[in-house]
Amino acid sequence: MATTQPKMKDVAALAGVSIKTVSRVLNNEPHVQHALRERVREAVISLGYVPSKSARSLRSSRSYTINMLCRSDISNYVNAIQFGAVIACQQRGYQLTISITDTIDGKSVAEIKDELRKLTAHSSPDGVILVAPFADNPDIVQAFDELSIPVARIGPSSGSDSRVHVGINEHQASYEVTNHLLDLGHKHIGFVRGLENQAVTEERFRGYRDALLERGLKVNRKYVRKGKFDFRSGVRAAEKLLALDPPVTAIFASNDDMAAGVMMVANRQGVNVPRELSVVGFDDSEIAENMWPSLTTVRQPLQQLGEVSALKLIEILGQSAPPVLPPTILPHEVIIRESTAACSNNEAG
Amino acid sequence: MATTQPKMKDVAALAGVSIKTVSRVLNNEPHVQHALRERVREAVISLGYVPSKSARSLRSSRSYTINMLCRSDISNYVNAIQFGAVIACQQRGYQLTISITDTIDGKSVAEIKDELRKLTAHSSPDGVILVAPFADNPDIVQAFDELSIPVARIGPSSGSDSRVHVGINEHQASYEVTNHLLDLGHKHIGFVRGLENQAVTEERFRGYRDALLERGLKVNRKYVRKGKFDFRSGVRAAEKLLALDPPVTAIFASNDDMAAGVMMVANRQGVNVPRELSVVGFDDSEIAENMWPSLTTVRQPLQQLGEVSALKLIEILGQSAPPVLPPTILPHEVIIRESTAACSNNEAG
DNA sequence: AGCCTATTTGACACCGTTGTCAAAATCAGA
DNA sequence: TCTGATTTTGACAACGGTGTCAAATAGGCT
Repeated sequence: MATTQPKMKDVAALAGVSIKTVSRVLNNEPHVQHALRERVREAVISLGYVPSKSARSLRSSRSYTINMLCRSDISNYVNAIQFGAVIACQQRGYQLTISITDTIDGKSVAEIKDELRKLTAHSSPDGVILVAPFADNPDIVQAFDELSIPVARIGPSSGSDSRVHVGINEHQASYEVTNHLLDLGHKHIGFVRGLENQAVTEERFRGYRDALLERGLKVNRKYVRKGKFDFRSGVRAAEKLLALDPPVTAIFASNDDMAAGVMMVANRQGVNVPRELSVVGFDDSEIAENMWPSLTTVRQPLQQLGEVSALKLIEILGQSAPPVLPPTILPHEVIIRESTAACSNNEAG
Repeated sequence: MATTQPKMKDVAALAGVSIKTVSRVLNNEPHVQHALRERVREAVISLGYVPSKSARSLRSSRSYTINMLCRSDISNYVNAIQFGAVIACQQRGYQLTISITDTIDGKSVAEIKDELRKLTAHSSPDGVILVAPFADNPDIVQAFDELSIPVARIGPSSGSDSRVHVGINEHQASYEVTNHLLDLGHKHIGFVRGLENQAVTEERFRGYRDALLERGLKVNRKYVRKGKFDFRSGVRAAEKLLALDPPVTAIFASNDDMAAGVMMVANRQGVNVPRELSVVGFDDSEIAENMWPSLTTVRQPLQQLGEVSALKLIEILGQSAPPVLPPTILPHEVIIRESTAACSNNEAG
């Protein structure tokens, strides 16, 4: 029962070769004859051998670990991505570790470097996955670059070019869901922006604006409210937007949490959704389907974003000089549910 | 710039001692004079030395890694716990890795052992944190025991005794929130159960039942519906409960997601919450505050549960023969929001 | 001071892999 | 068959710490 774990030495003995040959086979290195290769593989399986992670990383100075850097405000968004990343890592023999920090904003690159070094000291990751709001911070990307740790960013493209970059076409998605509202006859469409330090905020707004302009509609500044991506700011924005004259007949909140806030205000004020007010969100987080009425929104393939970013990262980690891969854009989807309907208020507008 | 990371040798040289002494200081071992200890500490700081994880684990066969085993259906519940665990690990120089599996149910202990060995092969954790539904599965606990990996369980106590066990008093919490409804004058209180393979399901039901019995009320079998802890099953349960005659005046769903489903049905059927129907949930997940009307529920200190379980686990990992610690029960809190009000239907009942 | 014991310190082997490099085996061409 | 180039294989050091054990030092007693 308490048989000690087999080592490479044991595999070598069973296959009748040197441990170096076993090592070659396990790492898919060339210069091993086919027959030997097979013999080694059989020995590995029959012993149930698993290489020692620590020995391997000690010698090769690779930890087979990827770190995901998060803020303490865990959200559905981050969790779904994390989930995908874990799956990918599990497949490839990597492990994903999570680090949490809230003390990075506004520091210099040198300070950030120092902080990151401490944070990642214990996992000493081979690569790092950044999500919002870190993915938008060029200083962080630069800091990791100076630490020569390859970075995968998830989110819209920004100035900084990380080795791996995965996202959706935020502008196009926003443009499409705005067109959905326009197609329903809405002309007075309110918009709730997200946090101003994140690139998605502007991207989504631009999609909204461009859709309006294309139909010859102007962007009414009163219809655009600031928000913080949370329920509460959705509530505040909705209170303002529903008090306008002429009233908006639709509200596009740049994420689902804020849309939930909008919906709450509508329900409380007795404004019927979707008969009197159409509401759309963005993200298709769990709450979208679980609110009443259910929310029309844009689905990002969050899990896939995490999966792809981890896979690409692992791919380049294998190379001696990690290249900068071209960005990967994954498909989004407009999910139409109960919260949108034809505009009943048929004034000429 | 590209100065290589300092090693223990460098610290030793700077402090004018042997590397073994440095090792002793870093591991808080006895038998080092105070003056030397200080000199070494200074050298460590001035060089910014961080010990190599892999070298350390190779020699000491400890990975300083804790693994959290999850199912693929990520929930707020698990995420909040994970968050707490990460914080604790970060503090203590451990790292948390996540493993995901859905293929454990219904297997034999031997098969589970094999599966777990593969899952944890890459992180080779020193300890494991189990949450629902794994925490309730004695076979899994036994499997880890046979692999001699200490386990921390989060959730209600069950037959299996893991080394660490952290939870809240589910029965008491459920009893209290039921009493809140009873105090408001409700006599016809519906109950929505959770998944039947989880211990919390019965615990929460018992709290409901005991509160009713204590007031001389019977548990009406028609008032108790099965559920699956998800929105949809809350919807189905509410549809049945609201169609009863005499109607229930309150519904206690065993978690917030199901309560959200109940609320949705009430809203759709034009049943005013809380005037005509009081609703309570359990967990105080994010959705509780973000639904309309906001939900009265029971708050579990989820983050703290994760934190405490990780800390206790790390504590016993340091010992040569990990003991079985007594269970830790953390305080819960009934959070009263807008979804509950005095029963208006003042029939004799 | 001299002896014995307890404490502090360091030399060295070792953990299980991978990198280096040389030896052995194979192959091609004369 | 022999020589030189190429491929395959293995011996051995090295990665950076910790465990073991012996040496050095300090302390207590006669």
